[in-house]
Formats: sequence, C-alpha cells, structure tokens
Amino acid sequence: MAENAAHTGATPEGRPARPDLAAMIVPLGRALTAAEQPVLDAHGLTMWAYTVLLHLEETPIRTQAALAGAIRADKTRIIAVLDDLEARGLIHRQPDPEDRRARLLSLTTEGRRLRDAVQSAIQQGEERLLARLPAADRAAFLRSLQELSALPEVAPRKPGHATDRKDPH
Amino acid sequence: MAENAAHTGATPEGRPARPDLAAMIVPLGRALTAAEQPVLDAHGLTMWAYTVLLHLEETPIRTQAALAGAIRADKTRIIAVLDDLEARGLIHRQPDPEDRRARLLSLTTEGRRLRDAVQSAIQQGEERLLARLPAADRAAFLRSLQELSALPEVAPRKPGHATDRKDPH
DNA sequence: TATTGTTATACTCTATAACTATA
DNA sequence: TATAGTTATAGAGTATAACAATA
Repeated sequence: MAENAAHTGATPEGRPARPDLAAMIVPLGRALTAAEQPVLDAHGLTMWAYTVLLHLEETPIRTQAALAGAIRADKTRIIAVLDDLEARGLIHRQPDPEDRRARLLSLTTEGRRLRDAVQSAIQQGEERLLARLPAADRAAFLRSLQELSALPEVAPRKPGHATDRKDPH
Repeated sequence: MAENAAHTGATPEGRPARPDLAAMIVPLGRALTAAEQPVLDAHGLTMWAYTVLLHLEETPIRTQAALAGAIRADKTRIIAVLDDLEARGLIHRQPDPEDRRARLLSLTTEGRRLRDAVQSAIQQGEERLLARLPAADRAAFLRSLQELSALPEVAPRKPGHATDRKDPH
C-alpha cells in the first residue's frame, strides 16, 4: 500500500506532502519577472532585449539563429529586438566576411555597461527576496537552482551541438 | 568601490557570482510544465483544468470570480474550463440558494479521484528531477521554495481579503 | 444601481510561410 | 539546392467591453 507515497512523502490518505514543484516555481518566476519590469522599463529594455544582452556577454555569437536557439526564441522573434539594440548602439551586428549570409553579433562597450547596470539592479532586488531565507537554506537553494538549471531538459541548447542538426547523421 | 557587489557576491570586475534568479527559475518552470503535459494529456486535462481541480480540493469556493482570483486567471478565462469539468462530472457547480447570482463550486468524488491520480503521477516525475540533488540540499530547496511561495508578492490572493475590494473603505 | 456570470470583440504575442541574398 | 536573415500572414491565447440575471 502507498508505494508511490513513499517517494513523495504523501500521507496515508493520499494527499501529497508538498505542492507540485511547478505550482510553486511558475508563480515565483512570474513574481520575479514582474519585479524586473520596472528596472527594465527605466532603461528602455524589453525582457527579450535584456535576455539578448545577457547571452551576448559570455561569447560573441556567429548567427542570429544560434542566438535565438540559445534563448529559446523563434529566429523571427528577435529581429525587431536586434534592430532596436543595434540602432541604440548597444550591439554590433555585421555580416561575417567569410559567409556574408551570417551576422556576427557582439556587445558594444555601451551595451556591456547597460547590461551590467541593469543586472546589478535586478539582482539587488532579488537579494531582498533571498534575505527571507536562513543563510544555509539560501546557499542550498541557489546551489540547487544552478544544478537543476544545468540539466539538459532545462538548459537551452548551446549552438554547435550535434542535436542542432535536423538530420541526425 | 563595488558596494553593490558585496550584496550579490559579484567579482571585482563587476560580473555577478550567479545568474539572475528569474533566468534560472523561469526556464525551470517551463521544463516542469512541459514534463506535466503528457500526464495531463493522458487524462484529458488542460493545465487550467488541473489548476482548478487543485484549488477546489482544499476548500469549496463560493464564486467563480474568487476561484479565478486564487489561480490568477481572468474570470472569463475559466468559464469554458468549468463548463468542461462540470459536463464530465468532475465538479459540482450549483447556484447559491442564498444569492442565486453566485455559483458554489466543489469537487465530485470522481473529480477528487482524478485529481489525486494526476497529481501523484506528476509528483513522481518531479521526484526524478529532485533525485539529482543531495538529500540535505533537496530538503532545503523544497523548504525555501515553500517559504518564497508564501510571500504576499508571490502567493495568489486568497478570497475575502480586504484588498479584494475595489474601494478600500 | 451594483454584482455574478456569460458572451462577443479586440488585442497581443508567437509561430508559419513566403521572399531575398548569399553560398 | 541549401542556408541566413527578413517580411507578411495567420493562429493561439488573453484581456476588454457589452450583456443578462439577480440582488
């Protein structure tokens, strides 16, 4: 009896010991997103634009399609975003001399500066939330989150992987 | 120098010690939602329908608007959901004798049975993810998640609060 | 006149398909 | 012929506004 309950800690009556993970995490994500919005608004960035700035920081990207894949966006969805960021001088976007179909993408100095300012403000807000947790729990929470984010079913695809090809051969 | 960095553990160069919380939590929520989908499909439930079944379990609800508020949905958005659940005999939905404008909502026995079966399957799937974490981190992670979910800016409004009224008097 | 639930409409976001240029 | 990027179109999901019943 109650073999499954042994996994989830459900009571003998069958009610679970905790809410569904998704039922806690999705609203938390919404709240964090809502908290970011005023910061983004203050700097004239959409969530997509900020996401682009974040992902260009690490490594310059060789095609827009690769960027779109990395941030789990449709390639057509980021075009207007890139148009705006380029017009404001926050990113470079130049045809690859070796294959002029592709567009090399990278941050400008100004783009990096804005990105750092926004991220700093956002993380300060997040720290106020995390302050509600005991120090040990908080460290374990962040560690767990980074661990789970790295799982293949959670992490966005990195460009250049074999699985990016339509034909697996 | 780097006064803000002291809060977030940023390096002296200004790069943060961790990704943004939202950048980890939102994709994790998406992955959990995607993992739920096959289970819901197998039982003919949409995410909204499952959410309704979850929230009716605890306490019967006296108006559809209150239910909508509790699950952060527009009141017009859940009508088709309730139509379907009622037609399938999963919920009761009867006019309140004391105010026949309102609809009393509660689970049927069959609705409770389905809800328990689906939730059990979903949480079993989630346990496989959590199994990647050390036991201590996992406990702290769940504890932290429940703590943060209970914060007023995260938790959905409970019906009957003073803040539900448009006029604060 | 105000409120509950419902229906009809409009709007936003996103994906799909068609087109241009390069290869 | 195939690919990167772009534009135009259509679809899904959601919110807004108008309506009917009840108080």
